Amino acid sequence: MAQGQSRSENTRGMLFLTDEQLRKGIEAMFFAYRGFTADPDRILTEKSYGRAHHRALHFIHRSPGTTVNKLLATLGVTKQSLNRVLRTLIEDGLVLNKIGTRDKRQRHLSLTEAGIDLERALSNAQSDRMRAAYRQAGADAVHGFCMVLEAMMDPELKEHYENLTGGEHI
Amino acid sequence: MAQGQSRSENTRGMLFLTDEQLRKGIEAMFFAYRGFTADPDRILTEKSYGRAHHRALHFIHRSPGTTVNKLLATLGVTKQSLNRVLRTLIEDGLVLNKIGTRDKRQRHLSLTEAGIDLERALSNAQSDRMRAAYRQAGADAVHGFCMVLEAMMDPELKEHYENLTGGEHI
DNA sequence: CTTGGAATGTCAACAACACTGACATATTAT
DNA sequence: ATAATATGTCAGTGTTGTTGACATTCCAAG
Repeated sequence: MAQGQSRSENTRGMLFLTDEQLRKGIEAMFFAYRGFTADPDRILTEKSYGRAHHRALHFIHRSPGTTVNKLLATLGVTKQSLNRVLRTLIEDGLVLNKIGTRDKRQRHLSLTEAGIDLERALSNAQSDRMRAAYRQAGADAVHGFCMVLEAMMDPELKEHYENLTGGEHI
Repeated sequence: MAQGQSRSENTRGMLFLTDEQLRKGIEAMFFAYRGFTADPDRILTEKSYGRAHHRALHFIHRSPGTTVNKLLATLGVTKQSLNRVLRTLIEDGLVLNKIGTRDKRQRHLSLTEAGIDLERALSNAQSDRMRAAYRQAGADAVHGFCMVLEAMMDPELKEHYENLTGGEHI
């Protein structure tokens, strides 16, 4: 509202962005993230779990056999915080905790059948909305969407993101 | 795992999405949102505020003179939750709380000079990253980014989002 | 073999931020 | 007068994050 700066093009084709455009992007992230988590949240509430449980299930499913330390680094929380969540998931029979063979200090995490089922239910709920958004926006938009998101990550987090596809584990 | 294509269309131009692509999008949202909030979070921690304070400042700045009820609807939290945040912001002299003239039940919220300063500091930190991401990804990507985010919002939230641009207040 | 350090688990305390429920107070609308 | 609205507040609870401290187990280096 303050100043009257002009719009986003330039003679050399460089990208100019007004405060308003940036602000709009910030708000889009805020509102979209609410939608992004809304569907899984509903399922989680039914089962008395929270988003932290979802995240743990997601990344364990993504990298079965991963260790606690790796999961910690991916999630970016303290071991105490993760441990609380992990303990309930193990007690409830959704996650397996196997002592490593090579290094017996490490615990290798994986999902049980029940864990896979819940993860899939959460994943499907979230994917359905994502798929609908992708279809509505179109293929080119999807590509741009991912480009911007990747560029927005902290470099260290981006590595985690990239390492997941070629998800090495033990 | 590692397939080369990032998107695909069939003969009718319909968008096909693999589980892997959707999963990647979900993870991109997760990691990007962490980056999205990282910079303002640092400033907030210094001042002993949290993300909730940032959101309140942001939307009050966006719609000065807005009422508590409107802010409640935008933020999607309970009045008790908002009130706790708002009280500290008012006590700290960042937010003004003016009784309405037309309807004396309503409280119209606006930022003080100090509030504007902090909001700008937070906004700048967040915008800097957003701008860098936009520039890195390119103009087309930015458009796609916003399209997908908008399509991901709950319809009711999307209205809030859209109403902000034509910033109606009072 | 002893020792240092890494990986893990656990306890306690605390804070931010969300929730529900109940209740009070003005003010407006009917 | 009464009902509904807008707001504020108190009390309690839950999830998820944080520090700090400490124990255990185990690998590796001396």
